[in-house]
Amino acid sequence: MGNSVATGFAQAELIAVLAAVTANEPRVMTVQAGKALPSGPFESSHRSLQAGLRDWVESQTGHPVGFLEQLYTFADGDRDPGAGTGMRRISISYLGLVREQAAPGAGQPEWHGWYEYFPWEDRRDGADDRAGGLDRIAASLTAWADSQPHLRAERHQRVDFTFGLNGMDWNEDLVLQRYELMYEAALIPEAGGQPGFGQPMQGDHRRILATGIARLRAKIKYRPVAFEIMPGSFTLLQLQRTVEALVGLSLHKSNFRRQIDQQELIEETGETTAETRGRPAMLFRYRPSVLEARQMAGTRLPISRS
Amino acid sequence: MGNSVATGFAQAELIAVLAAVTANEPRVMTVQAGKALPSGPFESSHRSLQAGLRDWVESQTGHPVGFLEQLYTFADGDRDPGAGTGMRRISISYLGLVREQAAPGAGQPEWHGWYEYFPWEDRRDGADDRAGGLDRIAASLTAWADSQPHLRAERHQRVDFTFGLNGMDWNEDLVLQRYELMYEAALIPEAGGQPGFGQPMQGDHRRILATGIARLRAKIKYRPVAFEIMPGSFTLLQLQRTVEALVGLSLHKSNFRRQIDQQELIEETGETTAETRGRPAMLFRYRPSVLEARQMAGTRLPISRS
DNA sequence: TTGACATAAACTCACTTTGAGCATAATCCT
DNA sequence: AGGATTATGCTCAAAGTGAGTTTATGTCAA
Repeated sequence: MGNSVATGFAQAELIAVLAAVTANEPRVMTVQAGKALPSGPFESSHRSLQAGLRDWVESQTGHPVGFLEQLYTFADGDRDPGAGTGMRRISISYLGLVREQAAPGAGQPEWHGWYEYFPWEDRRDGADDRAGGLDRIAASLTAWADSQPHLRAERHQRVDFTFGLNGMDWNEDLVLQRYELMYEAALIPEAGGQPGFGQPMQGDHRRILATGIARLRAKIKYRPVAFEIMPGSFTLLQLQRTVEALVGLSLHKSNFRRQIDQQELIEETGETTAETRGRPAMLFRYRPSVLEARQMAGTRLPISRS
Repeated sequence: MGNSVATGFAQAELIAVLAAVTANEPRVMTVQAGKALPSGPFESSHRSLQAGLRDWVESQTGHPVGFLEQLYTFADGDRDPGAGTGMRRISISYLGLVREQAAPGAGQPEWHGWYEYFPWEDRRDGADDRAGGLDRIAASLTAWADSQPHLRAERHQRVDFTFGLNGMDWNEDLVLQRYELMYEAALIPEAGGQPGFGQPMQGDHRRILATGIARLRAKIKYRPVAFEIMPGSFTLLQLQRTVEALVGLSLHKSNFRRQIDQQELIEETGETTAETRGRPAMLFRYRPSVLEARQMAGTRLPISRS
């Protein structure tokens, strides 16, 4: 760096993590029979990264992208062994939210449930525990921790914290950390490890997906992103189920409702819906007016107001 | 994207926002007499983006970088008109925290107080209000809002929210939004606007700096990053002054202390310091042991624990 | 028609976390 | 010794959260 005006050429590629929720299941857009995330070269014709990706996604899905945010930029060598051609590849990844999945048609991209790739990340009450395989993961990680006596204590602590074992709480945001830990412990085929824990993907696409899930789970707590994925009007339970799908946890019903309406993010449409059984629910819509004001929630700093 | 295996070549560049705090003033490393952030081409010799930047920074500052995180990746065309050469430039920016500033020596990079670039971002009690010029900014923005009758209400709302005017609270995290708004209103020389509001920088470096400040201010609330900037042992007041410098606000003393010690991030060294006047303060050190466990704070989701 | 079921929506209550300020302790300076 | 000055401890009300309970309003099946 500094004053050198040397090389620095690279091949630039965009990679998209596009998420939608259908039937209370979060899905991600894929190509190659679910083995890869959609990607392609960054063309000079694009006005900007964001705009180029937005255009492309909308033409592919037929739906507007409500939310689009840069995730991370990787250079191969970060992990992917890559080629030794001297020319580096730079991958710029994005997270986007789509309202509905496109009707399946010829040449349309496929959508896969994201818990197919990370079964252990689904900890909702209904979720099949054997599918998640937390027990098997815990056993493998324990063996890994014990295999190096001088690192044992440190590794055990890390495993317990990351996976919420031995009295620690499960933290739904640690998606990437869990994946990286399993990668280190060679439980991930992409790292040359044993298969059996979720569907693998090409290259480091599964890691990018983990990054996207983690970002979305963190964001949903302080910014109203869930609405970008909901239809125009919805019941409170539908909203709750969507959030639960994304964070992979079951939520407390009345507290969830209280939280939503004290944020004043939604308003009644006046209609009700005759879902299945039970008392019909009121329908709500998102209030975009307050969007900006509530966009950023709040600090946790003890500010002195004098 | 999709199946095309076309061009996508670009020139890759790294840009660093390196922050330190000296004498209760946050500083950023610059080149070219404070008119630019340090940057340079991304060399193929670097193992990875992160590693390459870390090596470089440590050789330049003479101090290890405690914290280094990717900020954002820009392609020119996002704003910078750039050249029409067909070859795009991609800038990958990083935020790093350094413990002390390097002793000024020949060829050493300079450090500048970051409020020279954003005087209005310093709202600590001592801060000179005329330097910030919030009144002048508010006046200019009001004129800008009024200049388009059909956008007036919307613009006023946005101005009030972003700058904490007319009854709204100041939100210290909105550094980038404030800069972008002033940019739109042509108060920023980089956009061809009037000078007079903070020192300008080359290209969009001031915007990158704003992104870095915003990220750091947001992060400091839920992750113990302030310690990466502190010396090995410190008093609680020193810690508070450092945080105040970064967030640009004065904090409530006893509540700040309570918050710190209930997080159990620090421990007494047993020593005390004879600062200037007053009762000597106990010295503390950071407890790296709990680092991982406290690394990620907490959710705000109403989880059902059944 | 009626009652069993299912879901919605409102309300309660104990407990924890915050914002704000006051009280006391230990130094230095004059 | 007495005042100034900073550190540290304590209190208290208000707001926010976790966990339930109660009441309302519909469908479905006997």
